[in-house]
Amino acid sequence: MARQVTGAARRVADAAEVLRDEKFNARRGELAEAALETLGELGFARTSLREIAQNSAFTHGVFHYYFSDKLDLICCCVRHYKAKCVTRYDEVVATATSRDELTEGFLAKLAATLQNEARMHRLWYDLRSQAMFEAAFRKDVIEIDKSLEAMIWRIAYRYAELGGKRPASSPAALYALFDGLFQSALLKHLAGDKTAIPELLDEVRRLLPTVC
Amino acid sequence: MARQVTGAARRVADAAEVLRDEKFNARRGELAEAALETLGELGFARTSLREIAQNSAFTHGVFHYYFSDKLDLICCCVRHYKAKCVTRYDEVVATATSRDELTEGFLAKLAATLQNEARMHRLWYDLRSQAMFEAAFRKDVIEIDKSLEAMIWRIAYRYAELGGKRPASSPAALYALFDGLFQSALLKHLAGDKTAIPELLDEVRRLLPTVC
DNA sequence: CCAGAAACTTGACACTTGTCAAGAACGAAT
DNA sequence: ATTCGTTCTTGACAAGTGTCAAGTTTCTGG
Repeated sequence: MARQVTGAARRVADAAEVLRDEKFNARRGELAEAALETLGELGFARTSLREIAQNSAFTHGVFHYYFSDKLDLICCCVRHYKAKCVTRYDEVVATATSRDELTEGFLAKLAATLQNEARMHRLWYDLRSQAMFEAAFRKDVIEIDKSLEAMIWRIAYRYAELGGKRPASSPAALYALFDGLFQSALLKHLAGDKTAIPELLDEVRRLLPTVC
Repeated sequence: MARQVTGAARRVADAAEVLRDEKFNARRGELAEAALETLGELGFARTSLREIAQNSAFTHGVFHYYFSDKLDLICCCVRHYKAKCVTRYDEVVATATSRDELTEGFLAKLAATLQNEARMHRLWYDLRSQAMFEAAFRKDVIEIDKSLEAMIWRIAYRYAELGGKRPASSPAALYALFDGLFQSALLKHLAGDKTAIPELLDEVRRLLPTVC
């Protein structure tokens, strides 16, 4: 009997702990979200914890309550960013019923992303570069890169499928191509080049039929 | 006569000034070179002027004598980097007499670059990302990007030419493709992935005939 | 209601940062 | 040899950094 009570008490305690953990992680998520704002604005090199705190509803101490140090916070930010990013085009892929439809849906999302989420994407490129210096970032960054490659592959594969074909290149080459084009367009766009977005769209429109 | 003397004196003074300027710029170059060492080691975010000075034969004050501020120094570094980088494959392009020769020469240089100059190249990616945040870098970075695109185009054009063809893609797309592949391989290589270099070579070897 | 744990704030610490100014060392022209 | 401008060193400054510990508030189980 004592054992049963102990078992029940243990279960209750465990449940409570799980609940606390969830709350803890939820808060970590909120803090990461807030941090991403400032990181996207200033970049990794210029972002301090106090600046993050000031641009948020939190005080700088909280961040040390929830994260062991600055790297821990930024790793969490990277992971948080990933979740948002990796499924961006999935709806287009799922609903498009023709090559044209897929093309236009993809291009529209591409343009909207470049237009509205430039800050978050320059941060991604920043952090990916940081990973070349800071080993702590590498695991997460490489994993995100893989996810993005898979995302591009899903688009290309579906595009090819709708034309009764198979993609003509490897996932790695396709991702390199689109990522490279996007990165270059982003830089030009941020530099105030109004032609950056339409030129990217043209290029992608021309490219899609040749690679898939 | 007074005019002639004045003219001569002016010429002498001008020559002296040119000389001083050259000496000044030479020193700037040396300092930029030294700074590149530390920047390549630590990345933009973690590099301070004192650190640069400590890893060089100079004291930290000199840098403020030759550069108006930190950004000025790093801009100079970027320009200095460019000069080295942009002609890397030109000899191969100039001497290759067949597609195979060009391919092998290109791949060999590619592998050597990835192996021996990883630090300088991660710095390039770092600074290109910084340009997305810091307007002061943009002009130089975009210009280097253009030069690199042209460099890739020269290779592709020659490769096509040796096969009696024309490149099948735009310069922008070709550069995006190779740059993206290189960037990804660099990250994997730095993460200790021994397969990164051979896989890049395989991919490029496969790709060249399809894009040119 | 109350004790104790969790969540958060505040202020301080040791240290690093970019910048600058005062002056020392050096070189060249007189 | 002296003077003057260039080049470089040194030390200081204020501002900003990550980190942490002590204290306050808030929540919660008994």
